[in-house]
Amino acid sequence: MALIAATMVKREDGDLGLCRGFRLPSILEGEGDRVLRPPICASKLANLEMACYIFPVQTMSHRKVPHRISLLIRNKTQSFQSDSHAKQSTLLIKAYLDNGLLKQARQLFEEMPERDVVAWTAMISGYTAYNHHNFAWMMFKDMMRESCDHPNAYTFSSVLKACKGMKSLSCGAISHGLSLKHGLVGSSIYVDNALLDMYATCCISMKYACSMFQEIPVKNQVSWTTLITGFTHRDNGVAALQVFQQMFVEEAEKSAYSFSIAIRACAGITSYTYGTQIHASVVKHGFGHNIPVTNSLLDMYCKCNHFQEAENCFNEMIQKDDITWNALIAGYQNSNPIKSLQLLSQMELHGCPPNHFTFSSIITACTNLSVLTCGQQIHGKIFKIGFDQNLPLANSLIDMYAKSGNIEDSRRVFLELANRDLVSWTSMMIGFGSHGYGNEAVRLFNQMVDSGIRPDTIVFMAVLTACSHAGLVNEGLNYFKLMIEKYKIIPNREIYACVVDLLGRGGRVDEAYDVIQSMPFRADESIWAAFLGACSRSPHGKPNLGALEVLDLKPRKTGVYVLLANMYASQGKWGDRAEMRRLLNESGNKKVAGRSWVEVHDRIYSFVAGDGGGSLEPLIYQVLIVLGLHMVEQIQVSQL
DNA sequence: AAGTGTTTGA
Repeated sequence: MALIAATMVKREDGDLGLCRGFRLPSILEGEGDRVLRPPICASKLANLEMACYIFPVQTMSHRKVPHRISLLIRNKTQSFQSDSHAKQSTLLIKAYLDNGLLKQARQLFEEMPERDVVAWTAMISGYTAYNHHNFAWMMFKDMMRESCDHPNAYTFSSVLKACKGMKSLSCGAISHGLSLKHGLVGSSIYVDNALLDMYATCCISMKYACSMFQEIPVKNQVSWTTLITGFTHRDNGVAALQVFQQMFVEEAEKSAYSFSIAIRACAGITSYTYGTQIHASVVKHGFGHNIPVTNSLLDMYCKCNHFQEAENCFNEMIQKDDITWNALIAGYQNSNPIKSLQLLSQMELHGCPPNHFTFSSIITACTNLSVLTCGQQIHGKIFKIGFDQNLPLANSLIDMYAKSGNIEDSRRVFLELANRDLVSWTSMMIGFGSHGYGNEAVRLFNQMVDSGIRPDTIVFMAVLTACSHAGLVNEGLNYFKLMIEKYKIIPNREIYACVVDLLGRGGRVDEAYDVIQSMPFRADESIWAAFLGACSRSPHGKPNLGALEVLDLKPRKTGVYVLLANMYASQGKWGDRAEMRRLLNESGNKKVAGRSWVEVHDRIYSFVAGDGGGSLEPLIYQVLIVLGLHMVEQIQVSQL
């Protein structure tokens, strides 16, 4: 294949220009623009002085649609002529892949008369780099079928990364077998580490990962970090820290990576004690100004509720990145949502653009703040930046609007979503449920199943709660059955609590009691609280069931005593009521009074039952009277 | 000719 090369130079404006030789035929110009302009960014060009176009002569015809324009970025020190044709093509493939041009890379690859391991491996790792793990695996399968060339350590480390990406243990095990066959296990640390990582990611337990780790003849920093990461991501912080400790015992060299993940493990188990110890070690090892390390320290202090130390970390950091800001914003989202909002504006003032992580925390902060106008402003901002189709964000907006009492806007966000995931549906169902729209929630559940999404435990909790609040007892029971029989989901405590609540509120107290007795585990105080709560709210009586059982548990929830006290009071059993009050005082806990609040103009008015809401009191009672009149009217209309 | 592992949310 004859090739024509034209030399390209970097123009003053940073773009590429045609230097000498010939103009591109007009038919190629469009293609040239498309292929060349987007992938070449100024940073890529900074250390490249020269680039070459190569394209087959036959495509020079003006009439024929060009087959391809290939872009070759070369370092000027490299000699162009000395490379073989296969090497040139592989280089081109690399250049395409580096610039995200997967289709062009694939086409060039398909057209290569002979493909060597390097070309195959480049394709596999290219697909993996862009998260097309399935394509990477298909490439590998094709390679094993077609190629007489042997896969090497590079190939297997890429393939195993694809298996990790697919979370496929079977593919991983096949790759393990093949890499053993090619003698690469125990001889290449890259393959060994990739295998370790694959088993740590794809298996339910860490058993295989641990034995893989044992078999690595000479472990390096990566091996240790990968093992610790496996435990940490599995929420086994204790085991992760044991491995980290073992690194000290064996005097293995520590890296910033191993410190970051170990600190994350501390955060996961909220161990301030280990966290501070590791902090000291971080400083000793000279990682005190490493950004990921200090970011995870900052996060750890937040998760351990040591905000002063988190602030210290933050202030002492010489360099901050978006994660630094996000970690602190996320840290304050529950305990001090106003602080989160203040940090957001500071973040922007420092020229650090917020991303979807930031907004996710900020929406939670707004939800906690229950100030609808704040949430609306943030929503506007999200829309302006174009994050409104970001699923996690949209899902938290659905939740925020619902919790702020604005179910219409909650629904609007839901409807405007082009794609919905399980969380979107669940959030919407919970929103409908809490607003008393049980039928809407049920309808949504059916729509969700029709759209091909498989419900999980939390979805069923949402449906059961919605049914319970809307008095749809039989529907709820049907869903409980559906969950067990069709979806083979084993009900947990929360689900049983929902069913008990459903039956109790519906006045079917005996059935609720039977459910509690037939549960595969002993009822805890939460289940009894659900039972007593539901029964006391129902006018159907018989609430004495379960009272003695729950007292046996010596519950720590103050609500349980309050429920029982109110129950006895309603029956005129004043002696028993006094006993409950005594137990409540004895427990030393105080029941926190439920608070209501309302946003009027730019002020929040908060009040508990009986205190009247301060300056708003006359207004609240006026609204209440009007609402009462509306209700009476509605009842009269429905009785007509 | 080509490399591995870390930090922020739900």
